[in-house]
Amino acid sequence: MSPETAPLDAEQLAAYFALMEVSTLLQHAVDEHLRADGDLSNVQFQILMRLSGAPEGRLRMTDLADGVVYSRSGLTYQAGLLEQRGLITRSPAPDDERSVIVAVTGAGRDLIARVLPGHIRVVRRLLFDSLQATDVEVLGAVLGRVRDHMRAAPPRSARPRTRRAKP
Amino acid sequence: MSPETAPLDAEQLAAYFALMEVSTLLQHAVDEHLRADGDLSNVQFQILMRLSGAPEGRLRMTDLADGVVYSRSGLTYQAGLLEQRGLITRSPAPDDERSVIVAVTGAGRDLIARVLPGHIRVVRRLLFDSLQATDVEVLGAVLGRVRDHMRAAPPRSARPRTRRAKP
DNA sequence: TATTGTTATACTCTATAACTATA
DNA sequence: TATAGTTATAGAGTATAACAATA
Repeated sequence: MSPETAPLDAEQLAAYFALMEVSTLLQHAVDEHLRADGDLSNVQFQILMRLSGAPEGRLRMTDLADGVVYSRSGLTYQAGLLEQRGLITRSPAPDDERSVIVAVTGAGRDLIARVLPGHIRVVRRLLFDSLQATDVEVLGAVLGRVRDHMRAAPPRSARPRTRRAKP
Repeated sequence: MSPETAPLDAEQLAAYFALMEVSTLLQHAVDEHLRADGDLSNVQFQILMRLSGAPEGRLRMTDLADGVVYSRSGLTYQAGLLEQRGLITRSPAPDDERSVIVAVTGAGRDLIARVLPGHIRVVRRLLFDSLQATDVEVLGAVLGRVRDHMRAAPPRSARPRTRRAKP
């Protein structure tokens, strides 16, 4: 058995399981709140948040897709929903006619403002109520390192260029 | 602004974002591997793993559902898929005719054995390669505390009784 | 040719409610 | 009545591939 595939030791397993369980439960609770309080999916919330934080509240579709991980078509779908509700607008980019600029509207910002307090309440109750300041620091530092490492890693083992065609 | 909804401080935000980002990327990578290597969804993998760890490889549907969070019907769906592939069996419980006992088959254990090394490789590469032993310990301890706190918390603010009907 | 984005489509998953049966 | 599980069904979300337009 190569060291790469040797079983994880007890500490590692505990950390792995705890991480997955905590994030799953937290995600679930957050999703539920966003849906109930603002009729938003998590992705939609993330899109609005990213736009809110961007200069002038605007980003290209591609930049959004890079951040939100999902496929282009998935982003188009979600953006379509947000646009229908008047929470964002889409318009062609002036400098590159292929690109589309997405912008938050006032209504979008209002919705975020309305939803954010409850969102924070959920996160605080589930994640931070059981942690001391030093725990939070350590958690952020360790997970920050992991994240940086993940992002630096090659973007997944080179996705298959094309799906093998069925002739 | 009540202290409950006061914005999260910088340390908290960093920890929260890092947690969600790390878990999302890890989950994504794991899902991809499980699908490619064993044609398993994450839920299916979890079901098989739980059964593998249970005495005699058997559990009731309800016990499985409690662990895997999802709704009863969702579990029935996933169990149906696993049963079709011969990875589990379902049979009525002898002591309580209402219950169904789910059991891993040999094929199920074989599949787990085949998939696990790659699973470990993914987790190790993404999560543990950037961490020292002490980091792992701390991470497990802190997140373990959070998990225990989450589980102790009241089961979400009383679910809405019925969906408002559209007449 | 490569990039940006949309559309069409098919599929997976999840949840709700209604239902059966057993306790 | 309450519990265990299934089924029917409907909806949300995602991905793939084909497509159009621009660089």
